Amino acid sequence: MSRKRKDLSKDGDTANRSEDKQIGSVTLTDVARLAGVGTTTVSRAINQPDQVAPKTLEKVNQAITLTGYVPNLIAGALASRKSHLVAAFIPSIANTVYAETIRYFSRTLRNSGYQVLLGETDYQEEQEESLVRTILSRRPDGIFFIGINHTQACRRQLLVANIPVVETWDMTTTPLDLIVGFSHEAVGKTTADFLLQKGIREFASIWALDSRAQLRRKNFLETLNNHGIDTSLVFDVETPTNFGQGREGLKHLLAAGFKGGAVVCSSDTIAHGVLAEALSQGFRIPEDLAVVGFGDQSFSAFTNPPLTTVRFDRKRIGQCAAEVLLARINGEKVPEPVIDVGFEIIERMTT
Amino acid sequence: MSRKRKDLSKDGDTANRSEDKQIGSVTLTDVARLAGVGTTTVSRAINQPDQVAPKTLEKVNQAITLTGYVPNLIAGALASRKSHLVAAFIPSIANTVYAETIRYFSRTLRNSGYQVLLGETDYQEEQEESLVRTILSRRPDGIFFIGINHTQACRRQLLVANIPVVETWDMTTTPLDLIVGFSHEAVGKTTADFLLQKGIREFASIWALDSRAQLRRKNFLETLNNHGIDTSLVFDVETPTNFGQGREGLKHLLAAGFKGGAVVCSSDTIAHGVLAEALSQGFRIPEDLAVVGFGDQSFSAFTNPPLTTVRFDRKRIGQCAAEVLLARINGEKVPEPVIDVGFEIIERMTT
DNA sequence: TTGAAAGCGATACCAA
DNA sequence: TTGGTATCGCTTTCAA
Repeated sequence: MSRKRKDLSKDGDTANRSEDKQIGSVTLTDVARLAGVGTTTVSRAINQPDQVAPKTLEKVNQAITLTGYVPNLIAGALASRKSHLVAAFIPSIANTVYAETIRYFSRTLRNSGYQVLLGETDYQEEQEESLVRTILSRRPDGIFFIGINHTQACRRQLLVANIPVVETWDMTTTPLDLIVGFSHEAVGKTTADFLLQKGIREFASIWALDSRAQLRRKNFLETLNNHGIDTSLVFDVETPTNFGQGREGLKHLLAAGFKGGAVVCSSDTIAHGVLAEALSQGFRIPEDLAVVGFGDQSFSAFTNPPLTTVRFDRKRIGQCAAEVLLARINGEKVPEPVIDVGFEIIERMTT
Repeated sequence: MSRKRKDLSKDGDTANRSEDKQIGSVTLTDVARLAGVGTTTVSRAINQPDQVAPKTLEKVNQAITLTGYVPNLIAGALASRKSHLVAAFIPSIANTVYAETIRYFSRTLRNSGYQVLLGETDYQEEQEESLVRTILSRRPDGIFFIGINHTQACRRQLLVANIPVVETWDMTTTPLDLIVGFSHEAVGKTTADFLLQKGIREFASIWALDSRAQLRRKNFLETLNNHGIDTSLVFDVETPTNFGQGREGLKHLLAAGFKGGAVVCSSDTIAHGVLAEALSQGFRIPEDLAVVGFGDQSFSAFTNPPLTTVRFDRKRIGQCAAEVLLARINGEKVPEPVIDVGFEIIERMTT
């Protein structure tokens, strides 16, 4: 009796129809009354139209358009215990390498009636933990991560919550639940092997301070070491990486005694900077200097001189992640809880 | 009597304490019972702790940690008619120019207990309209847009919904509600004036096919026309823009007869590509060729040769947008519903 | 195929 | 300062 809105509508039912179209003012009950059916039927007409008689369906749909009814998913979520919300945690929205994964992840989920709540972790596990805590209050039906590193508390929370989780962009033998990605250790080693096989013996490299890049770095340098190659020419940069870091990086490496050979970068963005600086210093590419990036970013599609880079399927990661997550959410059997999408080393030179 | 969960808890209250910690299994009522207080008090202890006696507060907090209670914001939202959710629509998450705005927008809102639901419009008004329709079911407390162009149906929906709206990155005399941005017409004109004043008389330009870029283009070319300058050397590119488009663009323009002067680009990304191509073709910059970008992106912070670009405060747009939106949501008076953050033309040359 | 009624888990009002 | 109770708007169960 106390809520104003209801007081109004109980005063008399006349005023309700014409002007009072403010969002939320029209409820399922209003539609049901207007259509002359029960609320259950309206709910069905919206969610399982095939279970409603055609004539009834039409009456309901008329009432819906007439009233401008917009369903309240909050109430629906509370009643059904399904929020139709999935939380996605990414290191940074400023870093375009993640964009395509997120886009395809969102798109696939949207097609199944889910929406994505994005959380930015700034590459910090503590921030991730705090975000997870906050987001659990929204009762997401599933959770998506870029990366596999989480705080102990975060892991515990997730386990306790018993929500489907998919980790991506990496590989591990101990996933929280589902995982879709590839091995960064393998990338590091394979990159080194690839260049060694080309006969290159002089190396320098530029690495961002994020955990996956560091994993590649470690395995890259180790592989070189195993071949007795000097690995002292290394330059560290902040994340997210930018064009300028590449130019600056090469300058530093040259000043430190690097004469040519190969420069391996932890991102294509850096590699483009290196490329630009190398050009303006008169290097012949790739004869004097081979430049290696990572990510096969769209903006590298037009690269002359050639850029060697590591390609993996960002779209597929997003889409696969969504698909397995949906399966788990729907209680279906997940055929492959661990999906390694792999990677390849390619040379870009599209002119 | 029918719901399984309740059946269990009514069988006997013993089992509830130890293992049954799955998310959502512990409710406010459980906490209240354990603490020996009413549900109202627990709710207060969480939301307005200062209105609860210290001793009571302690009891409640103990009960919360003991049970591992995680509040259910869905239920809270339904009861309080506040979702604490804000919808944000951006053209593309792959385009880093928007990232900083979104980041600061989200951050500011998060500090006030709001979360952001991101929607990607792909630069298409129809998609935006459909997203808006979907998202209104979640009853967001506010809506954020990049841009001011919406379909008629979308505008109507928004007006009817009567939700606070903030549009950004642009300026108009007829905003939906709040607006924080700057005039792209002014950018176009000012850029032309700036270059003319430097004595440049030969121009070429590269433009992305997005509405704001087109607005700048129109005013840029008009201004040149007014000075009797040839404006035929124009190259169009898809959005989101990339490095390669700049290189390709300059090649085309040179092939079309461009000899030097100034190349104006609708983004810094394109401008970097132009810069790279110009360098490799032996242009002296800026003597032979001035390159003008837009956005003052972080990755242009290290640019030698210099890049002229248009700077505006992306962070401030995000933060201001959040602040005015919050004010409106809280029913406070909004001092300035229209905020023009302005812009400036700068030369980047940080080495 | 349809509908009545009992929740879902919080908040808000009012009274104590 | 505290608590009882009536909602919030929908889905689910069960019976008709």
